[in-house]
Amino acid sequence: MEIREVFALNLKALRQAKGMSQEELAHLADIDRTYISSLERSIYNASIDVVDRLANALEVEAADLLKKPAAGRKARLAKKMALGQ
Amino acid sequence: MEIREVFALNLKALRQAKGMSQEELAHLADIDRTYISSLERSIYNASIDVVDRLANALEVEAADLLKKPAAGRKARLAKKMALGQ
DNA sequence: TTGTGACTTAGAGTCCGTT
DNA sequence: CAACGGACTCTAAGTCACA
Repeated sequence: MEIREVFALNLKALRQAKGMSQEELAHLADIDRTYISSLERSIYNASIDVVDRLANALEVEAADLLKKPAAGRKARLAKKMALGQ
Repeated sequence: MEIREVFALNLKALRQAKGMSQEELAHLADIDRTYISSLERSIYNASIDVVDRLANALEVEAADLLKKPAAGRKARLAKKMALGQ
């Protein structure tokens, strides 16, 4: 799975979780409306600056937008083990 | 603190932690040595594709390279609480 | 081993639309 | 409200010579 797809999915999921339209998010992050649409369809490799601005608008960490969606029991265990390091 | 600085610091720190030279990392990630040098000096806003390639070469998650360096006891507690969600 | 300037080009990012 | 197109600008991406 390409990193841009991970980012696209996280972006769309988080935006919808906040009940925001692409246009509202675009305005908050000061990014073009059509560009956000493109990002959610994995058209472009966003720069980390854009990732950061979107993260701020969505009130999350920039790193959260690049995290691979790993849910379930196994993933939680892996997370716990990562902490133990 | 700009996101590109966070990235630059994480990149340099992780690379040195692995005992790698810029040239070695460049070869592993298939990126030019001088470009890695530029990234470590916060010259560019890297794309998430580059971040991902460097993360793979350093054997970490792409998200880890964008994490703000928050070490110490307080940070670990915060991490634990984040897990509790 | 790394920093830096000069350079080219591919693609990120913007702005106008229509469907 | 979102997908999608064309045309544009600017910067990241990538290479090289040299300190």
